[in-house]
Amino acid sequence: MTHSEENYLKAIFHIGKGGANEISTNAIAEQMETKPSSVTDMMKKLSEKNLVNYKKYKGVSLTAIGKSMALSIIRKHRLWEVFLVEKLDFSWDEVHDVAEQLEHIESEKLIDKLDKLLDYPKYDPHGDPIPDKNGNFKVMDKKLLSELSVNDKGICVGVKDSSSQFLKFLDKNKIALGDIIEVIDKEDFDGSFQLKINANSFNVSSQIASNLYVQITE
Amino acid sequence: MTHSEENYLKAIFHIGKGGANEISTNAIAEQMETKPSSVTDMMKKLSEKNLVNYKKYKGVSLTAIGKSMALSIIRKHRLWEVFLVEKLDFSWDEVHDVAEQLEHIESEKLIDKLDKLLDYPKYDPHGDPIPDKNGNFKVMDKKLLSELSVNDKGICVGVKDSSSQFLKFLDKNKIALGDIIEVIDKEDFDGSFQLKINANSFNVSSQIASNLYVQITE
DNA sequence: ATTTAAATTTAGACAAACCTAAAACTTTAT
DNA sequence: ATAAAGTTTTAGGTTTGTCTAAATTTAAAT
Ligand SMILES: [Mn+2]
Ligand SMILES: [Mn+2]
Ligand SMILES: [Mn+2]
Ligand SMILES: [Mn+2]
Repeated sequence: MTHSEENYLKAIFHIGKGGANEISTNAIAEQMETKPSSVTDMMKKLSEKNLVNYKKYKGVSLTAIGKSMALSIIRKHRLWEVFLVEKLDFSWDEVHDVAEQLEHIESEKLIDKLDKLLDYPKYDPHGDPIPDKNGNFKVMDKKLLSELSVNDKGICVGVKDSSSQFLKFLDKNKIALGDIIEVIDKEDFDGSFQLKINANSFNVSSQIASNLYVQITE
Repeated sequence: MTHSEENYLKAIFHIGKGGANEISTNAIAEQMETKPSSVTDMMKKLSEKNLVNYKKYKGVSLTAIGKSMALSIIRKHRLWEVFLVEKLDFSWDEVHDVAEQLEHIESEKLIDKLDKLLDYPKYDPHGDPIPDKNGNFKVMDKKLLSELSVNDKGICVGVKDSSSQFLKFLDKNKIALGDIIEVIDKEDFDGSFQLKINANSFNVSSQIASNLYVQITE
């Protein structure tokens, strides 16, 4: 498996949200920042290797093997992100690009040992679940903050947008995973939220609210 | 810089033992397990980038920039080897292949943080020196065990051959870096050595003796 | 000093991963 | 139902890094 092949599998998995949906050529091209014609070439190759189901003009989906490979790469990506944050003191907005490289290192032993060193983490620094060796992970029952109603209370457990910009914004405003968030009020006019985060009052725009995941506690 | 370009620079550095020697095309081809014609192609490219001095039929040498890049890759390789042994409990015969991959990860910050995590090690698990950020390292004053005379005494500080076979042989015979070695006798007939290693008597062939580095203590 | 052998370079080809432009297919709108 | 628009594929190229086979240069041997 080449790096490129791995990246395509990962892209298909992410676009399809792990399901068996049919993914369009254009969607993959966009995600990969490449051209549709390049995607077609690659789909033929991955199909030849039985990693995707591909029928001309009909889109692609991952085969069981393709899916398990995608999950293995995602596992590596997220474990490395944890490593960078926990062991090397990277901040959560700096880890993604390095993990994009590290995820392609081939060594079963390496990743097992890393998993152990990190004490078998279940989530990465952005709240995304880390598949185990067999590709299994439990999806957390979480909602976007924007879906909550007034008086709902929950724990901040993840980010939808994990761009450096957004993460730095959260840092600046001292919002972090694990924080307790209560919806005090919703502003109909602009969709902004009045919150209490760890006992401090806060107002966030609807854009922010629709990129934060919370687990409702009551 | 591509992985391949990095590997060529490293190969030239290793063949030339860090000096400014003129390296032959064939030597590089052998080291890289590739064909001389491929080497020629690459030398043209590296020359174009001012990383090597290349004149047709006259061999190549690293430029100052090429050398500092080679050293940076070697630094990464060896730091990763230390990490694998110290933090992930790899044994010294398992680290090289993984380090060959990890050495190409591009992130200045990553390698600085790794260096810190490992507490700025000076030597890798095989006794090879780790260049600092500026490419500086002190060469240990060491000799091959085979060069010692009867009654010479020293500390085992490195291996010349760091193949898995040799390292496993040393493990099996409980010979490790840091051991104190004394030459009790040399056998003229087959060049074998009668040793005392950590108070235990030992006989090793000349092949073994010419692949172990020791630092003479008296 | 030639001839022979070895080392090195050139010429031409190939696979991987990408591209642009044009053709073919599907979907949407009239 | 047909035309227009959008999507996807094909055709033909490019770059990187490799290869084989042939030509060239250098080194060794007679
Ligand atoms: Mn990431
Ligand atoms: Mn992540
Ligand atoms: Mn090594
Ligand atoms: Mn080493």
